[in-house]
Amino acid sequence: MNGACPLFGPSQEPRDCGSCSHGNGRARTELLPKQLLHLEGDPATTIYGVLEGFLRETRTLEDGRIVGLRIVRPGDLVGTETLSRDSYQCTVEALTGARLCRATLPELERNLLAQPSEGLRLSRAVEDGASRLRDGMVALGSMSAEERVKSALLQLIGEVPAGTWVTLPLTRKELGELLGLALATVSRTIQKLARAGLLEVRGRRVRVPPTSTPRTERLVR
Amino acid sequence: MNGACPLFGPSQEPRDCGSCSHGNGRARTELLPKQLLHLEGDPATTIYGVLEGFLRETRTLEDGRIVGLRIVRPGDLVGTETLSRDSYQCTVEALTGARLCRATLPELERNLLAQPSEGLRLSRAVEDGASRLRDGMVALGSMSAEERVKSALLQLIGEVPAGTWVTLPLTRKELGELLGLALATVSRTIQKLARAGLLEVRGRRVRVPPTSTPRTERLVR
DNA sequence: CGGTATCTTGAATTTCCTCAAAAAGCGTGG
DNA sequence: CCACGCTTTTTGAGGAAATTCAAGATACCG
Repeated sequence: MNGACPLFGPSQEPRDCGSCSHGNGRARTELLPKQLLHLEGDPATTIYGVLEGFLRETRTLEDGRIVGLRIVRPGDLVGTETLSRDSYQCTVEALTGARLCRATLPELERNLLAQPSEGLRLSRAVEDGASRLRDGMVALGSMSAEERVKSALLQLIGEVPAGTWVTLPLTRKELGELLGLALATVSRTIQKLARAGLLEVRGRRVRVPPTSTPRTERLVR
Repeated sequence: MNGACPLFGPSQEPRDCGSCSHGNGRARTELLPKQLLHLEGDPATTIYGVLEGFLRETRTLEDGRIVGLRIVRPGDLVGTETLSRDSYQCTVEALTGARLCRATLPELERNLLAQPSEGLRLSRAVEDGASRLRDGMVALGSMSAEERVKSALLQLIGEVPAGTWVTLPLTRKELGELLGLALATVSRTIQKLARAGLLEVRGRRVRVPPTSTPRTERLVR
């Protein structure tokens, strides 16, 4: 989960990212849980690659409604608005502690000239972000509350073997913002999945039951 | 609306895109209305830039539900999945007649080595696509049917002066897929906007009333 | 002009939301 | 370790919004 800088490519500790234009020290940013990386509207100066931790990207409407766009995970880029606009379009906030590498536009340009053969890397990483957004749109545009919650939880639980407790990095409210659902609906739906035997829930901790024999009963409210 | 190749940058007719590696002829694709560019799952070989016309990007769920991801307009890129996966993630279909320029991955790489100073152009264009997706997510995630329809229509009507009739390139069904709404809801909502005086509607033709004094009456069902 | 696809509209129903209160979880300081 | 306060979560009841189903109207194409 380390050593690969999403901005400049894989590299060995401790000397690398020489192209980050910071001598042999790298340009890094560390965040504590709940810390903001930037707000929408801030001048867009820096693009970041996530080395460790989880963040989330949101947008806020005039009336205060918050929309979650995606969960940002290790390997992902944030702040890519820097490439084509002068202020950030969305807000990025750490959900857990996080370590990021970073670069400004001039640094990226310099790196590009130094290693043109790596030139598609950045485009590829930006495309990966777009791909995740497409997945989110599919969920929002065509899935029921239950389907959305189920797929989001599965993503968040990830690769962990069944039976392992996982602490979700999101509150129900944040999940709701991400899934386009009200807090109460998220909670209810999670309970419904739990009653159906697909999931065990203890507040923010969650797991797939070890002997995962989903009850055959039909899901009911 | 022409002469600017979203893939390789602005250029003068008729000799340009020399970097398209097709001598001085350019690599172009022309589409008729309703014609498919590619289906999700097809091997991803080619990335396209739209020169003229409108297309739409969709995804289909196993059960046949279709989700509209975005309307693709001149200046936009499609098929960017080519950069980071080996099959297309979404389906692209022409809504109107369309002209595209195109390039394969090796062509992009060749171009990059030839003109490293242009290297951020592609990343920027991919980011523009992501930015549009974020706008779509905000609509799906937090807006009511009325808000979604209103903002979509305004986008589709675009820069045209008030009073000009515009033919929407989408059916109600397609609009619904794009906005995460049922066909009937789209139709009803459009009629509601019309009754409120915000819009005149004649089937697929639409305009902002010439003396656009929106009726002061409250919008009612 | 006829045939087909698209659009409009109604009625009944489902899904999800809002409001609100109670329960549970969590951290802190005594 | 427990009590306290605070945040988060659960749950209920009622209501609003959007869906489904279906019929009829309109527009479009050859």
